[in-house]
Amino acid sequence: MTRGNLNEQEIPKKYDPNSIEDHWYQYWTDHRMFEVHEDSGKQPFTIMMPPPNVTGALHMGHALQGAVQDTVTRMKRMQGYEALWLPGTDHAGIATQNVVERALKKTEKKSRHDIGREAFIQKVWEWKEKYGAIITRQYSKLGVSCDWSRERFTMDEGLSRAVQETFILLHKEGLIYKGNYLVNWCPVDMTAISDEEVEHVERKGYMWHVAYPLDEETASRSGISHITIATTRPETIPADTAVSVHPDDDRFRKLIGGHAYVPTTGRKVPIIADDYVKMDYGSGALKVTPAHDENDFEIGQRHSLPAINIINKDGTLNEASGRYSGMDRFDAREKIVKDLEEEGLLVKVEDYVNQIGISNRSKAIIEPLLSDQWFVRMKPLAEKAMQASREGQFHFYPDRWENEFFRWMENIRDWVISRQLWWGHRIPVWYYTREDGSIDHSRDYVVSIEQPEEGMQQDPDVLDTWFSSWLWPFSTLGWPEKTKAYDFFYPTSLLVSGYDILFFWVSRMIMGGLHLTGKAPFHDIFMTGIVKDKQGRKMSKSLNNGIDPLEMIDQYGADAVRYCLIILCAQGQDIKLDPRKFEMGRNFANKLWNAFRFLHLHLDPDTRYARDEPAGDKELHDRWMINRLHQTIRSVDDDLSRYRLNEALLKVYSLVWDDFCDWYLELIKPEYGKTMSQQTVEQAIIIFESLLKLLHPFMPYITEEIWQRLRDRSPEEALIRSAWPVFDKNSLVDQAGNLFGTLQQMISSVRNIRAEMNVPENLEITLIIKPAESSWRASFLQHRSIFDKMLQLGELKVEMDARRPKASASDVVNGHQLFVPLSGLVDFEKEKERIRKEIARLDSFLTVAAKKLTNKKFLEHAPDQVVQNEHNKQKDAQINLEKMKNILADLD
RNA sequence: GGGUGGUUAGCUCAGUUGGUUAGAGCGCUACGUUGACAUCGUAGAGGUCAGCAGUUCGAAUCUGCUACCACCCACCA
Repeated sequence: MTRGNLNEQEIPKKYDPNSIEDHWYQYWTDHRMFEVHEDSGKQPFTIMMPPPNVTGALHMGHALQGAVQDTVTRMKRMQGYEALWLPGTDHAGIATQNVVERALKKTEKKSRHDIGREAFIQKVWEWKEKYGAIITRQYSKLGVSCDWSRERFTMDEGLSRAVQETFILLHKEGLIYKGNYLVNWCPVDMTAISDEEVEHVERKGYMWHVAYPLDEETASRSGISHITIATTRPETIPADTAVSVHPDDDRFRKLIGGHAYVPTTGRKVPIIADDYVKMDYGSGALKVTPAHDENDFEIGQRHSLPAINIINKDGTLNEASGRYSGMDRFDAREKIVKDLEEEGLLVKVEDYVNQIGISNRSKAIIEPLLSDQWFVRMKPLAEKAMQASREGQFHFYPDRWENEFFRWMENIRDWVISRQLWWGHRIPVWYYTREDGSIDHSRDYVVSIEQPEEGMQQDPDVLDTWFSSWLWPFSTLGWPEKTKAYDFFYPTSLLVSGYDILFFWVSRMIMGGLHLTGKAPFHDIFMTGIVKDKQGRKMSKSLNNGIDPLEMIDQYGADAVRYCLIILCAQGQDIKLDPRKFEMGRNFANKLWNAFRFLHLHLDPDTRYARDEPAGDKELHDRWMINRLHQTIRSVDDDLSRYRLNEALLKVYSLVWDDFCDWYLELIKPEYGKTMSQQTVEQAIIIFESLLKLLHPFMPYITEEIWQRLRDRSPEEALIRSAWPVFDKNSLVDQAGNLFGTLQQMISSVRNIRAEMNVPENLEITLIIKPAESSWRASFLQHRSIFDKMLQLGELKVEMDARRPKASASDVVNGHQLFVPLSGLVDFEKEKERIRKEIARLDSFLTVAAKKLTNKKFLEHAPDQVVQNEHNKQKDAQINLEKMKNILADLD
């Protein structure tokens, strides 16, 4: 239904976003205006939405990236591309599993183990169906124009298939392998996690110096009874399988090859020499714990040391720790320190600040633990990615992220992809079963999607969430099937992402895309900053400092929120957000709204729907405005092509507010009760419509609303489907801008005189102009209505031989002298002061200019254009200065 | 220990390949609402572009160093 009838209703003075936004979103989706077609014959433009967590809530980061992606998508659509923005959600393994587990605990007082794997997964799916749509509904409040008919979920059948096929392929290629290695273990979530999921934080702790008694043979040989090691983790002492010193360390040379007793267990372990040990650190001797420290693991490998695992998956100690069995690792630490002290083996304790790894999700302290896991061999994938980057197959905006990308690629380590969770893609690997039902590890596993043989059981683990995310740019289009969508829309055009997931996601997509499809998954990568609170802290649930985008949309309108986020989003800089900043957008929307109200007020309802380019010559202000419009189109196009959305928006803002509202509308405003000619209205509306187009990608709701109220439009004529304004070179040939610019300066000058001289607002004044050259005289007279309108003039005199009236204020603009007679109002001292100030300004300007222009080297080296410019400015300033001086002399 | 970003008006921040009289929003000062808009208009005040040294005819912009603030990466027990 059209809303033509609303044109008859009164238009509210204040723009009310809430009353129109839902309507237009409904309108756009009802008419399937976001949907794309592979066979349209247009050029494709594709963005894949970074899929938010399916159980998550929309936060400002989403809103920012959503605004950016939608702005680009809408612009490309208007530019004639088949613009696909594909939305979707991520199953987010651990996060979602945790959410559902907590809910289960709360409602049914049961753990996932109580109800079993199958029933639990069923619960998660139910949860997903119920709450999974929330985030997408929230997204749509922003006005995002994504093709909802192509929405995907990382656990959809097709995407799951892509995950399994990828696993099988990489396994076949030898890029996926299984192994027993030390991995980052989260004792809270009870799963392995990748290096990227571990955060390092500083914690205050202690360095304990512990004496390890030497065995008799070593002691008698060396004459030493103990060797002191330093450790921050005394609870791992029972797992020590060696003591290591540096081979060149004279203090301990005699001990190498001997043995020491591990405190708490009394086990005899060798004293070995290894380059890894730093002589000047700690006590110079190191306890080697291959099962619980990564470096020690490597030392253990080099020296064929056994690895004794004393820590369980829940962080408690096991039987191998002896008398500490069953204790939590931190309780055990205290107990062991106490025991050492009692035994007289604790030499000293130092305060120590150490870096510890915590899980980025549970925040639990990570335990390095030996376990069987699946890994992806990353080096070969990284090589391809770096090569593609060098070839320029994709570009980062801003480009500094390319360095970060390389740094990570060069130091890449293998990726642990198995997770000991239930919610996620099951690993497509099958094992033979023993009689007791357990996995028979003595027989080879089979990699397969389907169960290969009756009685075989599937690997219980699931894959890291990011293992599906890294396929997102193509799995969403049907890959590995050769679909029409894949052929047409892949590789994608642009990825918009925060830099916080560069390593988690962006880099892996590049590697995955290149390896699996042979193409970089996107051409351009726009890395946004992170939205922080006004103190610069990351927004988080625990700090409770988040600003809810939905609340802001409710309060200020979606367009205002978008405006604010885009205008603050400069080249990947972080955004410190103060809710008051949304007022900028709200005020601007209101300004635009009232510009519309103004035009609408003067629009004759009968001619409203039949508007053509007005016949007859254009007025000066029309030509100037069109000039400004095209300058802006050119510069906005350039900004947008380099993803400088903030710059582009600022220019459109200024065009609308400063040029269109403050000058153009003021000039066409009729006097008193008079009506505006329909030709004037038509011309203004035609320009206004171009402004709406430029603004639409940024502020879609208000622009569509106004667009549809200006004329009765069919769905085909909706603003969202309109053609982007095309820059016209010829429009810049018109020199209207020069004359108009001079008039603007003269008007500002007279207004300044009025304000400085305290001329009452309602007092009509006379303006006398003495043009710099006679050729200007006609121009000024011809456009006297402009002076009238902007200055409440009583009289305008333009005379070549004008003389300054005694009681008057004066100024010089571009060589034109202005006199405003003010009998009885002139404070001569004040006027002199005003003139002197201006003279001083010109003087200092001329000093600088003269310095440049007398500098031979400047004249030699600077481009002609710059020199010429400087000459012109100097000349103008000199003329103005001379005339100002004469005025001052006349006053004295 | 390496690396990246930041330091510009009272506040929050723009500023493209070096060439403007260094900009915006908010705040501040003065004046102003009888028909577009006070979520507004007009005029104005306010800056040694963190500091030092360099390159250059010319530096907020390029180089080096220093200071402070953020962040990222790293196996010193």
